[in-house]
Amino acid sequence: MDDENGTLPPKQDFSGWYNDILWRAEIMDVRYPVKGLYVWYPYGFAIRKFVYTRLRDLLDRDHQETLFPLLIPEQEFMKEAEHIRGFEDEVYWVTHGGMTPLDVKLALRPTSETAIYPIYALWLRSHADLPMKYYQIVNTFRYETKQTRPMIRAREITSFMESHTVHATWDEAEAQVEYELGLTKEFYDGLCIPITISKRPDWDKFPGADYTIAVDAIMPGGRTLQCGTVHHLGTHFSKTFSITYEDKDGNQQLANQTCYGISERCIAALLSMHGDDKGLILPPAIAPVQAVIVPITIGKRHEDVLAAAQKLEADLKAAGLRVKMDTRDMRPGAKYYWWELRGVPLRLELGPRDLDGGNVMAVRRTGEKSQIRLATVCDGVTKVLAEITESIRAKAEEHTKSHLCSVDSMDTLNAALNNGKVAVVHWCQKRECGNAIEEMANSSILGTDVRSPYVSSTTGPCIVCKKPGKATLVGRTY
RNA sequence: GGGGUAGUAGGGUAGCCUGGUCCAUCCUAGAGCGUUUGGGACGCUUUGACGGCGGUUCGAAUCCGCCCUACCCCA
Repeated sequence: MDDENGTLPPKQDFSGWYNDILWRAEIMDVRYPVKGLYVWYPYGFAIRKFVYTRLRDLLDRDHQETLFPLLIPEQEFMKEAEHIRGFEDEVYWVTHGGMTPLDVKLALRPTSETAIYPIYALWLRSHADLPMKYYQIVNTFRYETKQTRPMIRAREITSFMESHTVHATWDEAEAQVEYELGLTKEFYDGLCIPITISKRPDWDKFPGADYTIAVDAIMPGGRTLQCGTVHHLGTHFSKTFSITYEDKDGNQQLANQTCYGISERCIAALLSMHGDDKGLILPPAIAPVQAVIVPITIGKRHEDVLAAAQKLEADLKAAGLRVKMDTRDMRPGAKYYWWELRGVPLRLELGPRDLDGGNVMAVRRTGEKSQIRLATVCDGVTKVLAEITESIRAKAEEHTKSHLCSVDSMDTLNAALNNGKVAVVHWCQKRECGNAIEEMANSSILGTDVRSPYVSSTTGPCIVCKKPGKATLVGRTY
């Protein structure tokens, strides 16, 4: 185990670890020759598939999936002034068809409000059509000028789930925001990722929203990663795009809307939250391979062991588990390292000794070794996988809890942030105090109305002006 | 937004300052054959590279310019 075999940088060096693991574990290939665009390897894509299948299943409870075009005509895109200002510097424009300049420039969607809402205006006629709850999972484009990073800050977001709902009243839209926050919480719970939910300050809300509630995960170095947002749009867009309905009394009313997004940042969070110095650690629910079987085929027992391993594989597959038998011509140890790097939660070693004892050696990616009786192996493996999930979850909870702290002065805030923490301070919610906090602590105000089991929503004097303030999350962000 | 540093095989590197001895070094990975296999096997054979475009020069991996890409630091 040395440099000759090519080991990962330690996870303390998170940047190095993240870049390295993406290609070593075959998640993404960063060598595509355009800045900010990346290629999903098949293994990374398989993880993406399992993660997004879960997300689809959650949304399909109450939403319907649709698909809108990638290109947005300039006139539509330019309609909502506040929205444009939020995006104008980072829009890609299609200006030519072949060599012919287009009469109407076409924007590559940075997000799809202006693609979807003109059509919503056509679809919505009466109160009986409400609520409308549709979503799509698409790629979006933003011309990022800052440093790009795979899945975290890309120019093509390949996997953007965006939901757009329409409601009769502001209150119903608010209830939808809460419902979608619930979905988000459930989604991340399924990935064993603890999240904090908070209300973004006004200057950081979605361009054109009444308010924005965001979801952050605390990454290994203590920086936060925004990995979901739910916006109450009020009637901003319905005014612009004439999304109206006829109410029961025959009057035209403006609709209230929400939009809600989760991108492949959820996968960045997944990989970063659970991985360790040896590689990825994937929760069984989304691991493309939940258990790998490594037959130890020595000498004359070769055929016996192989046959038993094949039976083991068939039995586990029949029980609905995603298993793979590794029969490559490599040393067993080399296979162990290979699968550990890729985060496979459980390794089943089957050799002559195990066969004689009627057992299989089960080695968890989280560390523990145990033996499972071959006679009841499906139940045994299922049980162990469930324990692995809980162990992953507990570790992530511990990480998150230990990276949150409360502080009551600018000095202690700085110290906490420098120490890799996300801090809770009291803040009066005034812009100038917010600026002071962000500038003096080189940080971002994540938000107020914090929802986290590890943050209590106290009140107290603003750490800048000492006037009454609310508990506010402050962190350094990606 | 501002500043660094760097791009040589799939990955990592030597060579660059001081142009020629470089059809480019070493490690690793890949392919083939054989012996192996309870935590990264070994031997032999073998494939594969100077980011792109221009310029200087008798001659460019090496010097100059622009572009592209990447990483790090600061706001």
